[in-house]
Amino acid sequence: MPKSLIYDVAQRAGVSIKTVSRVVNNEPNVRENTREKVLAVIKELNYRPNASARKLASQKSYLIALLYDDPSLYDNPSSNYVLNLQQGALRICKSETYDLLIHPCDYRDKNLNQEVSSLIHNSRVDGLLLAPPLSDQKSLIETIAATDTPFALISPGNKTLTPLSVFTNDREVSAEMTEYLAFLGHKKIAFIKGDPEHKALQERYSGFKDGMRNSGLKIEKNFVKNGDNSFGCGELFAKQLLSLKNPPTAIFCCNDDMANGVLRTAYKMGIKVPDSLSVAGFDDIPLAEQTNPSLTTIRQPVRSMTEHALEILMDKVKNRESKISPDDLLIKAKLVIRESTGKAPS
Amino acid sequence: MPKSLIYDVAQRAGVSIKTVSRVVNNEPNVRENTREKVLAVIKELNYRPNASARKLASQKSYLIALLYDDPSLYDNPSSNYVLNLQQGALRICKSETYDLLIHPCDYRDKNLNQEVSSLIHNSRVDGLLLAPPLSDQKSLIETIAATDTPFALISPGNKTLTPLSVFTNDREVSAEMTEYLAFLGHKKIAFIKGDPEHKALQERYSGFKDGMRNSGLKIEKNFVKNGDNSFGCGELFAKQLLSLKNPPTAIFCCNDDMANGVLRTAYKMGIKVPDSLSVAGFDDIPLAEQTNPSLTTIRQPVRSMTEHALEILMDKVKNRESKISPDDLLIKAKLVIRESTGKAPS
DNA sequence: TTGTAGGCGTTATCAG
DNA sequence: CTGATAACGCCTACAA
Repeated sequence: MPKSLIYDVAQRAGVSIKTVSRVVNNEPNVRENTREKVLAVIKELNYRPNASARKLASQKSYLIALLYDDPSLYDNPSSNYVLNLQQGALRICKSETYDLLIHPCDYRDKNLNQEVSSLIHNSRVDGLLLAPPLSDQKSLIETIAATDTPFALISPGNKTLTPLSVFTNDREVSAEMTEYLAFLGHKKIAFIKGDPEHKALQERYSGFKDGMRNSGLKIEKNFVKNGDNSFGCGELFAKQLLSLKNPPTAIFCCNDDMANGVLRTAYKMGIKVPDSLSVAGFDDIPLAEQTNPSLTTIRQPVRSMTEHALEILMDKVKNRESKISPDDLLIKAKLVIRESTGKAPS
Repeated sequence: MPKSLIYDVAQRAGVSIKTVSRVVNNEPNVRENTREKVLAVIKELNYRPNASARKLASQKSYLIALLYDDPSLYDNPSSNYVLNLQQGALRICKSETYDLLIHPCDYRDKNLNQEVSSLIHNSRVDGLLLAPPLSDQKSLIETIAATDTPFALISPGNKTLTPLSVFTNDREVSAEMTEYLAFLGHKKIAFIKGDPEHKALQERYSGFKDGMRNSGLKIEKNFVKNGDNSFGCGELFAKQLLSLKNPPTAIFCCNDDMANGVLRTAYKMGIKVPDSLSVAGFDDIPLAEQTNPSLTTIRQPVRSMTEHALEILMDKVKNRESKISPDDLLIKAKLVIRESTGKAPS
């Protein structure tokens, strides 16, 4: 069957192309009667509006770009985070009939600003969604803001960067986990920090400090390590910590990958988890319930965060009132207790 | 700075817009002299062609769709496969100045054909790349073929579906792994099959049979399980196998997720790997070197497979001679020996 | 509520 | 090799 145009529909329905256009775009000012008629013809002729023509005429691209840090650049096993981002974003895009452009990038790249800038200019995306740690890159954000393209941020460290952001309770829930470990009798608790560029991860450290204070525990300097989120550094720091004369009995890591590295080192060193060592992570990647032993961690609903963030972005893009309440913009994470934590050894 | 149009460039360079168009699109029939002049003006004015206008006029979308089975629908921890697909596809798209549309789908969905069909018609993609097990769905492929949109397949089971495919040596390398296990002294080797919809996985079973035969070993019926690729079924079948009166001393799984499930069950049952049991997987997901013990497996270069597949697809889309030799279309996997396999217990 | 005219910014045609 | 002019298919005014 030959592709039908808006003209064909208009002619067959006995109306003008503008009327067809109106029903296609769900605009008001069409009598219910004629709307139905047009709809019928559209179906009959299997008419599909030409996206390019529509974009050209309307000066929109119907494209949203999702920017995230390229997981392939790292020692990152479960690229689950990225997939969750994508799934959340795809869902909203679909319901808004937008297309999604995925754009992995290297936040350390000097040309990042320029690269994103040309993405905006070349692909003319109608909006951008930035995942951490990109959502913490001030100069990048300024670059985007300068183009006047709407954008939203997922858990940025700086809450003033844009009103279009979703946040997490990293700090509170990290304190909670710390208190849980203290409750199990642990007094010597180590902490492996995450990538300092990602501000939300710093909050986790703050939460750890809160939790220690609340539990009346002191933080030992040797017990705090500057990690980079990788499995490898979890392995490394665990080796250092567990080789200490007076080693910690619990290690709380800023993410699951590092916690998994700790598990691996403990295994190699013949240290039983959780009998002699408790390990906790953060993220609840799918792997967390498949490790030996399975991992106590914190679940963050990345997908729904992404959906909320994209929804407020779409509201902005489409210039309509947002239905999302501010409460929905603070996404709460929860403890997930599994096998890797237990009572402190006596 | 105001956006400049092709007219602005033409005027400033003292040529017609058609000449500018020719330069922009790298077409012949432009004097080197004027080409340079135009290029200079383009740079000066920071001219970027409007994608929508270009698409409308050229009747192309400059869009490639990547279809894969949605990993979120499964018990699939490392969504690494999908990310590798995406990375490979993005790289080629970038170099060809195409955009990539990712399209996760459910291959069991009855509306799949219709869904893909509307993707093709609505987004008017210039080409599609199908990953397994979608590349094995005959009716889907027929649906796509009927639209006359070029498409390529990644490791389809049926080699005649389209000349645009990349293949793997699943069978040969699986035989190799089996022979390796036999070489270690294992005689009682179990095999957990993968999703039957994915033909390449069946090849792995054929390879297992080859390997057993080549090693002069017999396959015991109880030792062959019909898995579904999930961690959970790895766990389950391991429990069954290891509870047998006369259990296998080695388990070869169709993928790493299931092998990881086996590892988990062995851990729970207190069975030492590799001392009492050898475990082998397939895929070499990043997790494979992070398990306890790390996993012997088979590495498949998914990313380069994807790149090759997309390159031949682009050749077709752009209607040009392919530079890819048929040899490059058979991608070879390799054994990766780690800790989970060892000599058979005596 | 509906229709008409004009333009969105390219690429394609075909003559020079 | 180069250029005028007509598509491309839809949307946005504005008018009726």
